[in-house]
Amino acid sequence: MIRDYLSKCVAEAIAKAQQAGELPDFPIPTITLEHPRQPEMGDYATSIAMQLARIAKMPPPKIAEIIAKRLREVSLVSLVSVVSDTTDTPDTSDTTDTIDTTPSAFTVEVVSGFINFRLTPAYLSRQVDVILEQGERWGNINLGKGRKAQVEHGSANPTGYATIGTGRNVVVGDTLANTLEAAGYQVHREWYINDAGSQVRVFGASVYARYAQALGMDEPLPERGYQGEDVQEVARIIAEREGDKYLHMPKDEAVRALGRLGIEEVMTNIKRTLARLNIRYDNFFSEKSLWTSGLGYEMIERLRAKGLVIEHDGALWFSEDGSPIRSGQGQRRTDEEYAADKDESGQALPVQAVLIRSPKVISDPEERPTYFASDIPYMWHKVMLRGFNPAIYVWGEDHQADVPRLYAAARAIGLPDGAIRILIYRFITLLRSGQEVRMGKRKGNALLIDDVVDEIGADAFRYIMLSRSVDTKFTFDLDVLKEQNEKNPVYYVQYGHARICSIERKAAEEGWDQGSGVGGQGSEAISSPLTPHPSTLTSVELALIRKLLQLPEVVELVATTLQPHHYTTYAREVTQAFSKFYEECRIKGSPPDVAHARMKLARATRLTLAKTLKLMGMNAPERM
RNA sequence: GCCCCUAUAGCUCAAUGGAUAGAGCGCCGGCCUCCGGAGCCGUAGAUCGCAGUUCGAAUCUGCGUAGGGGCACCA
Repeated sequence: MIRDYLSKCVAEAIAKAQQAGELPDFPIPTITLEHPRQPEMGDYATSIAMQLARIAKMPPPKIAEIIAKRLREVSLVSLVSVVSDTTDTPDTSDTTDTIDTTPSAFTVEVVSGFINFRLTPAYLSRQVDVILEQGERWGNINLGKGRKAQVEHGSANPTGYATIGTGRNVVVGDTLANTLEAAGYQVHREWYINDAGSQVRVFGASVYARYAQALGMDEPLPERGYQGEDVQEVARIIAEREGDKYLHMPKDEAVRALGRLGIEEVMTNIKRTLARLNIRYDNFFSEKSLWTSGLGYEMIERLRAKGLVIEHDGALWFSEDGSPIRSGQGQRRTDEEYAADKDESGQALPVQAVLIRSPKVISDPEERPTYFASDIPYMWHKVMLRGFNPAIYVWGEDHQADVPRLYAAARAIGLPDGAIRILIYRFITLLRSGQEVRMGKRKGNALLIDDVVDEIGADAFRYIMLSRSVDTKFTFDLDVLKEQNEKNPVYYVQYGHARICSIERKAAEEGWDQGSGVGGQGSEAISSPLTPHPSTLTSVELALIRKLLQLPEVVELVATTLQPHHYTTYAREVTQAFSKFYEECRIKGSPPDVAHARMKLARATRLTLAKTLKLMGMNAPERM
């Protein structure tokens, strides 16, 4: 990336200036480059001179001048390795600040303490060919250097079909997985099946009741059972397939067996739903297996050996610093009771211990102790046994309280720092007819992903789920979305892609672009240079190229911040830049060399849009 | 009581501590003899409040205000 290259150049320039005694000795900080808001300030800028003013005891403009001067030597030496050969004359202006960095990829300018870099038209025009050469690899970076990363997402309780609540989880998780792949990681996608615990037992009993009902028996749904139609459907499917054999065995055994079968059926349905959203997994990990394999008990012993396990009333607790639990802890309390939770001096007591195992919550030794207890062997399994680093968790905000516990447990069992990374996303609010849709899986009134995808389509669904920062709780109005179907920004981007495809088809049919290979597989196009001299490129064309070149930066941004909404912003910006190009720069009817160059730019745009859409898990249609 | 998240234009949302805070929708006004008008151009319109840190704050800190979530022997 040119940005990283510039950053390195600045660091080298500072080092050289220090060697020459022009700047005092100090450790060189990380040089960050930004895109100035004002295009007249160039393509990249660094405020490093301002940051160094204090430590160097010099005024920022002076520091900037020194760096800029040394930058010339640095870039003269190493630009050749980054930029392919060129004989283009650099774009120089007459200001005394401007430094000619022949062979020039950029010019440097010092403005009130900022060091501004401007990519030259020559460099920009060459990049179109670079994009075309990279093809589908365009946008990929090597942040991961082949390391193994995991994204665990979805992971809803297998007690019903996939609801809209899970929708944001899977779309964000899948997009992050796509991103890490593009960023050079070996990515593993996993769904964690909570197939142990009391909800699963309730689910099994619910399936049993519905199964018996489907076979004409008068079996009531258990107290607090799952009332949804999905459970009825699952029970019906099982009854049709398996007959009534589960009515002829002890009920306990039947409930257990039907629970297992029910989970299988539910997961089959969920997988089908996810396939509609273009989401696949490498593995579905069973929570229960952590306990049947014995790993869970090993972990508890590991913690116990460190003195971090406390026994109290026959239950086991994890306490990060070994401090004892207090009376009342582990019970649901009111606001007032929390407020009253103070020590002798009136200081509020932190909640320190987390329940691992209790005879009250579980009587069956084959089942897992508590939800939190499973998390400990699970992260060990991810990081230490399977070597994922980072292991990323995509969790809804209802799990936020577990975040510090999980990190504490990770430290306690000795996972490397930063090996697990937890992303918390906010829940969305749904409106239908102006009313908030309240959702509960157990009550069966949850809106299913399938229903919404039926209404608005998979691409729009993914786009909406990705369009906001995961920290933002947003409102998803189904009626508006349906009404404004064609105004959804997703169609703007896809339309842009389809329009470029159309141009390419037409160009091939009508022969506007002789010899460029447009419409064919185009290997000649790659080898043929962008004929017009860079100075003939219009500002609109240059702006489009600049925007295209940001794709690797956006991939890096998403990979490091785990915030996939940046893609939607970027996709719109690229489309917008292309639309302006399309309005102002005619291809058909232009002189052959200009038409040729513009066709290449259009195709580079298509590659960029297609890649961005692919990263978002969306289709890039050739026709709409 | 404590913890986490949020507060930006009429609405929904952007903005790696930088220079003049951007889009979409909505409003108002323009643009096709021409490669796809699901488009383009233009007008109007905003950082919740008060302090602080910094050369520089929507962004960081503190105190408020408002909303959401959590602090279960539920998952």
